[in-house]
Amino acid sequence: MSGDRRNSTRQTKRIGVRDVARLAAVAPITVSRALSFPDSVAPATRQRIMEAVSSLGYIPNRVAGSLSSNQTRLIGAIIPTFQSSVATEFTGGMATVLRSRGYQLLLGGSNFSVEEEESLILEFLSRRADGIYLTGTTHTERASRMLRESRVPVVEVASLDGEPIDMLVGFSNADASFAMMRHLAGCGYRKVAFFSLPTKDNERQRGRIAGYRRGVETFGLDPDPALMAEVHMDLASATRSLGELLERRPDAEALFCGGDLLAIGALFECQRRGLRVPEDFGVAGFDDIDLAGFMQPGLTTVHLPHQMLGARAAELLLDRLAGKPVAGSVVDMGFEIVVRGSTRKVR
Amino acid sequence: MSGDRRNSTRQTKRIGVRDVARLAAVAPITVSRALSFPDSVAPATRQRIMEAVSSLGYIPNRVAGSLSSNQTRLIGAIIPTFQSSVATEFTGGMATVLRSRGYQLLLGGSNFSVEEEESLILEFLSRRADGIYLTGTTHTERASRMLRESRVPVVEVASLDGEPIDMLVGFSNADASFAMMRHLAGCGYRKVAFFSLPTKDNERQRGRIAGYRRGVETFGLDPDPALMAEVHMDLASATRSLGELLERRPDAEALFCGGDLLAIGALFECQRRGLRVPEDFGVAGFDDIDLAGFMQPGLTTVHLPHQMLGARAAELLLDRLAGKPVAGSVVDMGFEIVVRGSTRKVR
DNA sequence: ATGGATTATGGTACCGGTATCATATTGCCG
DNA sequence: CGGCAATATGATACCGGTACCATAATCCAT
Repeated sequence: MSGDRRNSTRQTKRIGVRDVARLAAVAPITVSRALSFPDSVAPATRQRIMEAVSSLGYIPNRVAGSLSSNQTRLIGAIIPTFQSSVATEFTGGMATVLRSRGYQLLLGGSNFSVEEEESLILEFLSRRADGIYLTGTTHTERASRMLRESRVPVVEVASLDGEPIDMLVGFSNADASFAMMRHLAGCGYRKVAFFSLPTKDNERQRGRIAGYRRGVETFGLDPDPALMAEVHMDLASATRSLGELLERRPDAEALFCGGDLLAIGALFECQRRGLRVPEDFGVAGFDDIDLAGFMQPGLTTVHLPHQMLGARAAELLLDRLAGKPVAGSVVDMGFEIVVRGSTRKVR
Repeated sequence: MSGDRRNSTRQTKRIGVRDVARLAAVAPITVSRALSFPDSVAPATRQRIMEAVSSLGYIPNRVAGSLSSNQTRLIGAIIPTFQSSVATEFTGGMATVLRSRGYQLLLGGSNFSVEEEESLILEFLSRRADGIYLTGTTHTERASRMLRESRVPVVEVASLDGEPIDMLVGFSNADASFAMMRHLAGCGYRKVAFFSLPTKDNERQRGRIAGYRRGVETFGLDPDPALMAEVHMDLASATRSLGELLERRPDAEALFCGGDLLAIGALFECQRRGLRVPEDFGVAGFDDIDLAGFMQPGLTTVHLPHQMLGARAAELLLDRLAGKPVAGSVVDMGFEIVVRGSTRKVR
């Protein structure tokens, strides 16, 4: 009556530390140590344990380990969408760094909704993720509070000017956008339109708009609000919106987009309409996705180090977890205006 | 000496079920039930518990819950790369379904290496993921064995003709590729080149090559191996490889690519070289990524329901977990040849 | 009214590791 | 060669939920 098992949910009892310990003739804790901190166990013992491990096919149960050690080695990340190469490149950057340090990635998509984000955050906190990565600084009240109270390290990838919960990695969207406007103005374009992505709960897009407005004002460009539009992030919406813009303002001279995908859609639409780029019409984007450099003509855009942003965010998180208590760090990763064929040469 | 805490790793003791139970004047197990199966608790009790939960800001510890209940509600997914919109769309599809059913996604990238895949699998098994999603049917010996022995539900998204570990969702790469060859032959192209992605440990690409070869043979096309090349999955490699191809075989009439990105790179390169598509040179891709339909001319390609593939895979996994014991299911999601402007009109 | 089924709740042990502290062993130095 | 520090290993309890079975309360049909 001691060897019977009454596992209903469970299949035939799994191999555990105790089994390995018995076979290697050591205490369970020693097995645990041999696997987690090999150096803390004598070489001979370690080898005996390793042999037992492989001969039994022992797969440690990290769930139990996490409960006991109070660390999961899990990082929860929330991206707005899986459709954007920008978001997934961030994620790839993070995943690489995390894995190299023995962490795993718990990933969720918020669909650009702060409410969905909140529920994902709650989920991640429930799973006791060791750190959390968020896109942007806009969150629900409750989400921010829960994060702060949980004392979990958080990195946000966003504009520098937001109010970070904890750490923040990013660049100034407004400055980048303004820099692009300087370029466009320098090209001689006076009637510059702007397509932003949906701005709801998205302070990054709002920053880009602010930069555009500042540019319009600073360089004395056409301030007509009819030159602006909010466009969904897909090629079809972009081409459609360009059509509408050209109906409202057939005299528009250039278009700056708050995302490369929009700019690329616009570029295709220009080709279709026989609009010559950059002579008749200039186009500029934001993000510098792979494709931007391959378009014909190449897309002038704001270059951002996507993968590195993700990697840096992961490093911040892990450094913090490793005990380096850097409170409230803000890291500026900068940006770069990349001029290609879609805007006129500046003389 | 009973109320003192000696938590070193831990911060000031977290709220637990016991705290909530005390406040609601019930047993801990009742709190657990109220949260997991609300209907199994009397309404009045449930409400008292819910009030206690929110007044204490209780966040259940799923790590403990997982250990105890032996289910993590975690699905581990391995994609070859974060750079491919195909892979990330799969993932998005999965993530959506998983979340709607209360599961979370543990994501890793294998960099197209079965060895990295193996280590990721081990990691996921260690974390006791309830199910595992893999890309392809090519894995290391050890990985396959561990998966089988673990008795964890596994879905592979791959060619139908592979040998699945458990469940499989996909379509026949060879048939799809052959169907495209029929189209190309029908267009009158006789010297059709083929660019595949790296074939190492990738039976999907090999299936596509097989379909190409079968097409060449069946339709009596030029079988010169110089028409074939293996190309890395990025635009730069694609354009470079097209240049090399045209040096080897300046008389090539069309190019079929084992991935849209390659085809798009080729399309750009054709524009650059002034090659008229589809008159002088036909181009066809595989996957039908968003961009394909927007190119000028539009890219003829094999359409696949990426998101749905991911969603279907997730559903299979969850259905299995929900107790529907469908052994060794194989789901054919089909494909579709989408003819656009990059290949000649068939008369 | 009464027995048996049904529903609501609780006691207890246990999931499988690891933190913590204790003990045994070895090494080194004067 | 004794004594103390450093190193290697172990005993025990506990992490925070939930499975399992028991018990109490409620209900209904006869």
